[in-house]
Amino acid sequence: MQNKYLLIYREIADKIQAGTFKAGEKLPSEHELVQTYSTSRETIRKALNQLAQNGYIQKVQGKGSIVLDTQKFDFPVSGLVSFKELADNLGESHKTYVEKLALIEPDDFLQTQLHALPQEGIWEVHRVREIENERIILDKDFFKQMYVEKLTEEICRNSIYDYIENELHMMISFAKKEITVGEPTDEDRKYLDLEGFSNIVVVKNYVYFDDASLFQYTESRHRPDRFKFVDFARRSSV
Amino acid sequence: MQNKYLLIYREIADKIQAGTFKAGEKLPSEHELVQTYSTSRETIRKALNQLAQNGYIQKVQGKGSIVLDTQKFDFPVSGLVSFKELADNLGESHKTYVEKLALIEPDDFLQTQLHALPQEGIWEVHRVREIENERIILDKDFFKQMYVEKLTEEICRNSIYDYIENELHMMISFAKKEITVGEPTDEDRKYLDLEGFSNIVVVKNYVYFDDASLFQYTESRHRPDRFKFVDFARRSSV
DNA sequence: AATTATAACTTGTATATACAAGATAGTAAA
DNA sequence: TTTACTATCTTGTATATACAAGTTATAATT
Repeated sequence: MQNKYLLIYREIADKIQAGTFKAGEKLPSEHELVQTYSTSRETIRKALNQLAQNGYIQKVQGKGSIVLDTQKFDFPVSGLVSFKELADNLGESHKTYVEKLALIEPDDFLQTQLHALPQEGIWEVHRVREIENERIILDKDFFKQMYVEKLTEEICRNSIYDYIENELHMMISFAKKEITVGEPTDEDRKYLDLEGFSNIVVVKNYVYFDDASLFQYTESRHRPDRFKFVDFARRSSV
Repeated sequence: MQNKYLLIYREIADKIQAGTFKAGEKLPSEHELVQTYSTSRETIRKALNQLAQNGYIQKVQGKGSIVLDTQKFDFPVSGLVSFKELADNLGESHKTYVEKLALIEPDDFLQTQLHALPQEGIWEVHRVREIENERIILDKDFFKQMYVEKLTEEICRNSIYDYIENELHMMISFAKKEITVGEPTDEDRKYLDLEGFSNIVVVKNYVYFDDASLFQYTESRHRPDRFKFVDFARRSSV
């Protein structure tokens, strides 16, 4: 209940998704919004810039803010969303199987990926994601133990992000994502229902904390037919 | 470009990429930057927010702005970049073959995708992208004629974006992107060096102008082994 | 009727001030 | 020594003002 501009952002975003503000129409002008929310123009502008950033509106100088068609965002994978948040959002039935949970010492590959020392403790978690009775995603997560002391199977079966943010009170902030297509490994064939697919989509994730320290490396391996990635991109202004 | 905050953004971004500001170190404080550029704090903050948005720095309240490791961005596909810009950037040898250039009337699929009328003129362009002597990308572009009156093979062989922005002076603003994996069509097999690959990466692009009008629909079909997508994502703040 | 000028909107940029809140180092008290 | 406080850094939020610049409709002129 403190951030004025985030509250306004949320309220307008909700109204757009609810259809109160329809795609193609214009939002009230900044001046009008200033009066509606009895705040300053800069605060309104902060909220509107967030909306533009996230693809809700398009601002046009001299004209106004045009509401974009957000209905097409059928699969909001863009950004940083955990599997649980995503599956909950889609309302699909899903299950998670924890296939591995171990405290290991990193090999060369992990040492470079995680900026870790040879003797440092690393949590390795393998999880299979089942959607509508098909095992279609294999998530291989590596966490530095210095950030997450203790991990249980119970935590892994739910959301590790949830645990970190709500129990450990650390803020996950940003990630670098890399999508490629490769050949399935024996591990993929063992854990996933590949059904003859000869390719696998590999999403590598480097997750950072609020203070820019690298915290997690994840490899998410998807059966190609069930993979979809949606992104909203603005052409860089410079 | 007279924009003070964009100039400051560019200058700091350049210094980060040149290594003047190194990854892990902190930028000068906002107060110091105010004095360096003899401007106001809000202007500095606008520049810093752009840097944060584009993955150059991470701001931490009470501490400062930490420079992130941008060297790892080996393939800056994130955002909205044309094939020509990308290939030039990577310094790889590349060629474009225009396989089709026609003014058509849209079928049902295109009418919905482009919000077009049945009798409306649509430019259809098929281009094959060759990198290092391998035909690995098939781009199928559809433009509304009401925006682009005339297209020539010469223009298509170079960059259509270039033509639109520099000749027609229209600003391309944002795009929605969708990445999936599918089976190759006969067309893919005909035009691309598939070398036995049984999957194809399909990138669908919806490109919008500055004024939020939908301008182009593109389907970019990639041979899976040569496909790579890199993204920088911030966890949404709300 | 067609063109031009003007006034009134709109958003964009730049500046200044005030206070809130997180981080940190040094000092004083236990 | 340890703990607690305080002063002083840092960035975050909110406000006000001024002017620039793009858009649009209306009025005035040709």
